[in-house]
Amino acid sequence: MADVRLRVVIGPTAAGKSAAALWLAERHGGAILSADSRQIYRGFDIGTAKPTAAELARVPHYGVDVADPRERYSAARWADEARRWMADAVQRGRTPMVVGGTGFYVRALVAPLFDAPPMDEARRAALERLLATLPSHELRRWVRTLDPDRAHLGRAQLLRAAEVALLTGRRISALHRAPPSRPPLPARYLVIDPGHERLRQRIEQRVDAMFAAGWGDEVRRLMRQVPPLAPAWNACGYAAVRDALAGGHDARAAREAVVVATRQYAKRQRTWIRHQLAGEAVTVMDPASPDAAARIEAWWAGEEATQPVDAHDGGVEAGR
RNA sequence: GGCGCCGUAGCCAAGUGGUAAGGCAAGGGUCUGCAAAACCCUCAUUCGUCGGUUCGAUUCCGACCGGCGCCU
Repeated sequence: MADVRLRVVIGPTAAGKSAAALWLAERHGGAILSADSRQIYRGFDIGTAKPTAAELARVPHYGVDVADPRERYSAARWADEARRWMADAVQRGRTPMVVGGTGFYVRALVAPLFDAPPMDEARRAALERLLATLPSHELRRWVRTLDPDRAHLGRAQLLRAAEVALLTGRRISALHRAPPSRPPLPARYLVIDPGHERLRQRIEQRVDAMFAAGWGDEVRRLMRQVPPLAPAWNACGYAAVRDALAGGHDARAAREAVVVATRQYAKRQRTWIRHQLAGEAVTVMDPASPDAAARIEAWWAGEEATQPVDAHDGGVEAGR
């Protein structure tokens, strides 16, 4: 009997996920659901490494260009839409496959977030404005009493914890204990990761290719159309390119800043995958290995043995 | 050739006669509605080299090496 678990291709940025996914989707009638928190934004194309028009023509994609750059998106919203996209793909006779680098989005789909009690939007907006004025250490102090289990997290999570506690009277940490209304979705993962050293090289190459492809012009255009505080500008590298263009920094420094930001992002992704996917059905894959194609095939078919995720870059480099 | 300044971690950089700030980078970690985000932790037994003074020198003295500047 066929393995019906949802296929997820995941990995750090610039590792070669899309190439693997396209190859699989083409051979097996798949559809790609992009789990990427930046490719959702229209107009931010080159720097987010969106699939090209040719690639979009080869394989049906979902999740690309679905939001306005000034919209605040969320993992929960993505997961909701992803369920619809999956159904749509199936209806068209396609096998949906999730591919992307935003682990949190994937998780929100596979292991749904807690059910947030309804909140009054007007009060919520007012509270948001108030909380925004608090310095982070102050906010943390609040959360230490509002929801102590969340007080060690970053500002974004502190805001959320405070908001839920204040508006619903319930702690997120308590809400977690109730089973979410949406059922979990069994999944298995193909982790594409060429290893620390190769990944660095690939990142540099990709950044250079982005500039060569006219990224600067794209950013110049976006600067005219998208307000500077819009969420889409958070895509790593975009702010650096924008500042360089606006402030006349030299191109070399901008290129360097983008490479560094991308590298740091890739590192966070690898950490996330290493720890948050521990215990899941994971197949780790170096795209440069000679048997890559065969192993990717085997993974699709469900024949590949899984391995513990923390073994995932063993052998690729030494001294870790 | 002479004179002056400088030489502190991968990079930038503070510093004191009493046992090396900080920033960047890097590495590790957190993660339940902003996640390419937001956070947390770790990172010089040692201050160009060799001697000297001193209870004690990265800090003072000398020589040497290296860099920069000026003069001839």
